[in-house]
Amino acid sequence: PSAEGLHIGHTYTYGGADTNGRFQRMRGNTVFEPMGFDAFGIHSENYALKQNINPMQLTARTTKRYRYEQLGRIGAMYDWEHSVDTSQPNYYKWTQWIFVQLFKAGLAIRKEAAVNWCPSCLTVLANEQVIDGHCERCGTLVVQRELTQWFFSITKYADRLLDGLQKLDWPDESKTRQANWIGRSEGAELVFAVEGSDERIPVFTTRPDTVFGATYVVLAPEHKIVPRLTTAARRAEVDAYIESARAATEIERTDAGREKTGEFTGAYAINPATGARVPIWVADYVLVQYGTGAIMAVPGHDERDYAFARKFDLPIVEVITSEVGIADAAYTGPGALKNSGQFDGLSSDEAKTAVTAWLAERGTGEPRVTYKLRDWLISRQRYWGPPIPIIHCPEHGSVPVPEEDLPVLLPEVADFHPTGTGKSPLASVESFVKTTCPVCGGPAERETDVSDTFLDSAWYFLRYPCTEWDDRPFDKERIAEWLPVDMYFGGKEHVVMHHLYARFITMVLHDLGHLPFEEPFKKLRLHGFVTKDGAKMSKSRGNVVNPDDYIKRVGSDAFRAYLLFMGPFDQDNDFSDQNLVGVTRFLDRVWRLVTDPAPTPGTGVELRPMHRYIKRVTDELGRYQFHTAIAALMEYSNWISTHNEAFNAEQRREAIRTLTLLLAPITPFLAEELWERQGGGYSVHQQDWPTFDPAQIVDETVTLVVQINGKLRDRIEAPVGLDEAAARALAGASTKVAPFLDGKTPKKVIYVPGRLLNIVL
RNA sequence: GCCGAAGUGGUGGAAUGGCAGACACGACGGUCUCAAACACCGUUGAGGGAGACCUCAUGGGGGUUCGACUCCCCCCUUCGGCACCA
Repeated sequence: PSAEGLHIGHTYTYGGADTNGRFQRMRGNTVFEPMGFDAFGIHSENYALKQNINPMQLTARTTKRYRYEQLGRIGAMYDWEHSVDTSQPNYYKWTQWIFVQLFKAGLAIRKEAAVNWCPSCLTVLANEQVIDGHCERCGTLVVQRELTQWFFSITKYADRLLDGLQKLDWPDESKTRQANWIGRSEGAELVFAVEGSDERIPVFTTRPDTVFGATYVVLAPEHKIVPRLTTAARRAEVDAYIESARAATEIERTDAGREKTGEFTGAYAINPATGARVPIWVADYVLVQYGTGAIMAVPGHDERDYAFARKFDLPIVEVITSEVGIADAAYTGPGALKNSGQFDGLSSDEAKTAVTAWLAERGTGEPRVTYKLRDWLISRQRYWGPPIPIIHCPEHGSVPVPEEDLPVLLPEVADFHPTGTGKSPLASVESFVKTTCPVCGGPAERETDVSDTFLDSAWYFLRYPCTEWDDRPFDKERIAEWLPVDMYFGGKEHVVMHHLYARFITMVLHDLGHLPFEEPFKKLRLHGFVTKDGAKMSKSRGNVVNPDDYIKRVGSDAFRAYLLFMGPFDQDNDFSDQNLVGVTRFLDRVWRLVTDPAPTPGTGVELRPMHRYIKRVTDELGRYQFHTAIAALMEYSNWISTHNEAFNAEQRREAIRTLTLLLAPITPFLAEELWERQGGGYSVHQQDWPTFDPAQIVDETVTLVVQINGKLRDRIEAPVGLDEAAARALAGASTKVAPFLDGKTPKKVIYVPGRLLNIVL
């Protein structure tokens, strides 16, 4: 509830999901379709700040409006008995419980790290929540800060999260994006000893085969070892450089096109392969969070190192053979090794293993895998979230709140504004902060940060079927019956946030023995965005379309159906109400067809087409192609109109009954009304989905397409089961085809029975 | 730079190697009406032809195939994602 109300994107998504739910139910599946409110978090809180109303009051108001004035009208079959609101104590009690489980398992840890800070939301953010260098919520440029924060060790699950993708029925797009985000890289960690000291600098590389070409070492400016290495003569320059790097934004620092900067520390390291003395530099093109925060620079075979070496006049050695050489640019491709001692002549691929093994024997290297994925920064210096259930004791350190004391209630505060001091508004609530240590009973203080909203939403699917229990987060039997989720309709924006976090939390709970499965969503389909004039809808653009007006004007069925008719569900669709009239006309025609006095029965018609339409609608709904399902329904209703007077009474009844049933998932209200008027009783949504007779699908005649040299020349109605000779005879007799044949002998004839005859001359 | 999706009439889109443009919108013509709206009927990719019909046409260029919107290669454009990730 982060806005005044829902927009048409919600109507679109929920309409599609509900159409699928109703369709599945009519096909005999037991369907659970829940809806709830992700009410905690920055999104709601920022809205409350803008309205200057305490989020507690505002959330109560908005959720009421969403539920009764909006969601209640779109005709979705939500089970409101099993709704959740993440900001209610009976929900966040269990969010806190999950935090405690992770803490006990050593997966929730407090550590100092370079983290993302949003200067507008005045809180830290997880890496996933920084979009193109900007805050996911407010769009402000994010800055880096060294802070002590709570993290979930999602990186420990990197391989599982990656490997698990293979088994999932998810769109390739989302699997690829998650895989790229996890960013597994295989290589080696090599050790460069520091000259004249016991210090050792481990570096990560994916190219251990090029170690003989490593002519200098570069440390990230934040690397802990830098102050210890820097010589007195270089200290002023290096300190100034570190200071300027710290002041720069992530965007500035990670712009690959920018000219390289750096400073020499005055210290030297020893190349473990050559034994050569190589200078140690600091430069911000090396990132402290990735690998070891240090690299061996191989300017001959890495573009960044090449640019750096050229600028600062550092030696460049060629160790991989290539046709192009390294006179003008680094050569980054494969080749044979040169200038590499006993490895000369070996291919770079073979050398990767061989060189690593050789260095490993000497204790200066080992194979290593690293990831782009970073640990999930979970704490927020904000008010509107579940307090992190930890107590800080001077004796016992960070102690989890005992489970029987959960929830740690979020206190009501006079001022909920973020402070900007690096502490949550809760820090100023003395009655909240002051407590006793659960271990020793001595005076202690509560953690005052709240947890990330994405933790609230990382487990709600476990709670939905179990809302009647207050003494457990989820019930084992109920869970086993309903989960994992069979079908998840999600937005693309969730792929490397919510979907990733939900998988992680599910895996952890599985490993701790709480869940019988480790993947939460068996089947996932991404829906597109509804745009307006080609742009994402937003208040600032002033292009937000409110569904309420349309629902008032044409009814929720027509509006829902229209949104689905706009285009493929998984693609972005631009909203314009120009075509809305097409769907309302269609539904008006259906209405008249059913409610107008029946015409005098005719002598009867061939009912086979009805079976074909049933099949088409079923198939299209089965693959979530709602727009083509509606097109098929339009054709079907047109077919009924055309034959309305020819039907005998029984046929007409059957045709109309089928139409009503096929419409039920798409226009639930209308179908119910029409069903009642046919004497169907309550409810159309509890009827069986119409079945088609396969025998009726098979055609009695086919349209034989006749081509000459692949060009269409004639279409001939022909009986089914025609053999090639008969087909050729038929084609030869055609006045359109005969002139082309003109006594010539075909070089080749392709006959696809029942479809096509292609004569190649 | 890397990864992904897409490019088809005036418009939204359909067609998963076999009839390109289903279904709609819009436009044009007509019926109904004093008139309008609604509704209904017809036409509607482009070019040629009196006409039956013919030719061209799915971002551009090549290829595979009897046959390509569909598969392969190269290129262009748009949109998303990732990005000094060693």
